[in-house]
Amino acid sequence: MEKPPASAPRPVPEKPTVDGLEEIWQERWAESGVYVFDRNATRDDVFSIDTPPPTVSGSLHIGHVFSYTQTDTIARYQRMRGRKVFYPMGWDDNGLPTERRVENFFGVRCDPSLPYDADFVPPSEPPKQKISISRRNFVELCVQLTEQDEVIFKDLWQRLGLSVDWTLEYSTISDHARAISQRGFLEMLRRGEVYSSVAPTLWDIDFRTAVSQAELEDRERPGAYHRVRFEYADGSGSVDIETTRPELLPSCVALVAHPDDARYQPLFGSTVLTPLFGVEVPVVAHELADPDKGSGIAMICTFGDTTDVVWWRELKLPTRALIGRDGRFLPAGFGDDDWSCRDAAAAHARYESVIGKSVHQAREAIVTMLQESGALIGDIRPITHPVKFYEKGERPLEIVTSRQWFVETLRHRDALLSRGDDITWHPDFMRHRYRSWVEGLNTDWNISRQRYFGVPFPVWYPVDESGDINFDSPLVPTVDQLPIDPSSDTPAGYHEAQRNQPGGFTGDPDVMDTWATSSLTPEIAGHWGTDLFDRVYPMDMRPQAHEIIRTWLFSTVVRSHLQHHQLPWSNAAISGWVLDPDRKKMSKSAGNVITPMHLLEQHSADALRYWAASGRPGTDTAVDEAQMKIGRRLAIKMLNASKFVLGRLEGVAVPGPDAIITPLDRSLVGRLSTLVEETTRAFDGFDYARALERTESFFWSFCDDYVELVKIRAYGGDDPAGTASARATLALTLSVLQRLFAPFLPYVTDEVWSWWHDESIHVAAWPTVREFGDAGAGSDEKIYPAVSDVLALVRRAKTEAKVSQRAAVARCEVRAEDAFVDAVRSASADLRDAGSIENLDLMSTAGELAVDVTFAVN
RNA sequence: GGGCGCUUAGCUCAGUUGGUUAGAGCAGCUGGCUUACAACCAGCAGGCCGGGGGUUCGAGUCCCUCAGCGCCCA
Repeated sequence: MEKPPASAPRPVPEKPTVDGLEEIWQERWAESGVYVFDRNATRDDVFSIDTPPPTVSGSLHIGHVFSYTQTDTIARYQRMRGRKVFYPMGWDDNGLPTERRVENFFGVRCDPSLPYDADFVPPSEPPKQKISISRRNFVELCVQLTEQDEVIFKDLWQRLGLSVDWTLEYSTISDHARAISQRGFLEMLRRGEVYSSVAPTLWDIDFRTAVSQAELEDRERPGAYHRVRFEYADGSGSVDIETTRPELLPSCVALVAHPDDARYQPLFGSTVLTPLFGVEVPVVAHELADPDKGSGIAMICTFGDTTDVVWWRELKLPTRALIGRDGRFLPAGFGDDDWSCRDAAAAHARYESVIGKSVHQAREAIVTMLQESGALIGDIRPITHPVKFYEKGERPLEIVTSRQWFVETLRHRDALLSRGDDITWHPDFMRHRYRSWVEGLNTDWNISRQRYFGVPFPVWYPVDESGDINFDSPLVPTVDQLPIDPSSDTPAGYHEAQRNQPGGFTGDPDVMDTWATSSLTPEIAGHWGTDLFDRVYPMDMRPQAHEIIRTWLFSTVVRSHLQHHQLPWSNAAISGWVLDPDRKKMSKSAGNVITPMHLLEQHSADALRYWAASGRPGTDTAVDEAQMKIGRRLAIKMLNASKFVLGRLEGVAVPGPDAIITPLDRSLVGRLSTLVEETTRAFDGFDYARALERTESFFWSFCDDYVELVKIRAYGGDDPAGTASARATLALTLSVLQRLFAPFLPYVTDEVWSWWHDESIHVAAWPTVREFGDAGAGSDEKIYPAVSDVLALVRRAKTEAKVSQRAAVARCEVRAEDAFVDAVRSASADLRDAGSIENLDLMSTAGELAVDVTFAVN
């Protein structure tokens, strides 16, 4: 409970200004440590936030201001409610975005086969031809560049006034984070929740790495249906299939149609011959075959798309992989075991010209051969269809077979759906995003990436005497050895000289998917394995954007479910997007990305925060400088209103709520109680925008009407009790409004609070109706709006008469219903003062409110 | 193809269990240097709440349907 200050306020500045507040208060907050987490707090007293660690190797984006401000308002509210707020900040730098930035910034390329060069210094200007450097040199440059970029981001966050505890700063590539990430992996390995296998893998042929289902996106691309004729193996007829990928004909393993499709039911169980290559393949049935697509019967290849993989797995079909990691065709095994062929020599002869060709070139070659052989039926039909791309890639993904580590997710689908149901989503409809993603999962989570700047898999493999690698019995370090790098560290019981030697060992060459580490942000920030973790986990809040529900949110739920058998947090607060002023999505390619610094400088942090906090939870919001100007105006208004109220209290003892006795004052306090309850409820439901909107609305009314009504009375006069009541109401209301605004406008509110308090407003108690005493209880809340209505009509009369608002009114006649008249009568002296009314006549009538104003004759 | 959201004043948006005459800010217009604030204040004007149908004494709000926009999943 906030106590009224014992002493009168100190003198307020003659000409208060919002300029310069940011430097002053940033410094004071840092000195006093107001945002530092209390490490002795127990879980019940804590409000913990799983802050999104941004990737700093990109440029600053106005979206950063938007969503992080929204989270900060919640953090500040909870802190004022007395919770010990755990609000860390991290940087998520590992992964492809940083690699690409380093390649371009320094003009280098990673070549893992090169030895480390301790003396390497990148050229001052990036050379045209990229320099190849070792993996360790490359990683060093990644660390160097991200450390520079972190400074820029940290500067933005501090300028914006985020109430982050900077002593908790972390980076997902640090030794600490790598150790946590590797421990998480090893524990999953021990429990059998990760496995490595040679499996069909989504593969980007440019980045030369595997990608996971979560990193896919469909893009509409032109394609074409090719109608291809397959002869029955027994020579009794033929069937035509349609395919958009004729180049995969040599890797065809079966034809498939829907089990209910009467056209093809007679064929199920029989075999047909692939054209050109004479490979005998079965005709099979599966529900995923779409009778309305093409001719209703399709060829299954190794692997044209993810559906091929499902068919391959569920129907136990052979593997005939022909596309290599570089996207070019490999030699085929016609005539080998499991690849039976009528005339292997002829098949090889035909295929000879395809080897080494790109997908595009191979398609042209195969189509030409099909045309010549007469197996291509009719015209090629152009279509537009969705094609799977890596979200950061430029060419369609291929599916190649390679060894990868997978986290089991499919087996836990039902449990993961149930976890999603248990999250409190803000806004609630975001739960559908999670559910539809989990329901659509069709592969386990591939966490291997054939890249460089990431957390290495903490495993080695024994190499047997014949040089074969035993992937089934990985060699693992102990937890206290972490983090390790298997490419330079040696497993227990081996010597470095045995690396890659028969009878020796070899390190896993890959790094983990970024999400495999960032899915552990609660563990990294909370220092899993120490007492701190038990004080903050499971966390209260995960703020994030909706486009990473399927990656960051989902993967965090997976890890927490497997590791801790619970949700990582109880609330997921999903922010919307920032759109450009024309309500278009911002993107680098569209060139409409807006950076925040110049806006901060022009409008102030409080102003940008006001704009950001005006965006409802989960709602896409346009960059709107007009809204920022309003925020700045609001901050200035807060300075001036505070100056006025505190000026009335200068040199006098500030009366407590017991002094609030006049009906108008009690009416205002009654409405203030409602405001406090409303904003508290809104914040408890994570609806900061509603809290702001209600508070702002009350504040403007308070300034325009209430302050004007009691101005004269507050100056003092022949009614000491009335004066004390006005002063007490002004003090109480100002105190409450300053605190209600504090989460949104941290700079200006701490400034005005400091005019009459010693402690920062950000550790002051959030207002409750208890501190009002009896002042608002049982009051007639209708008095204040009734008097305001009459005042507005008096003002209108003055405006219409084109006289000054200060002009004296000789007579004002108010006609209204009994209750209204009674309400106005209870504040008639204030109304006369505010309207400069000499004679106020109040008359009861049955009709609507009417106010007649007669001006004094000069 | 399945799902989610949005559509309210010229613009940006509120409108929380259905309840007086649908609100705010900006822009516009008119007035006012009013001892907190001219980076301000006072006032005015501006809306068949996307279309249609239904439930109800009563619908911006609930149900159905259609349209447009955006997004998610496949």
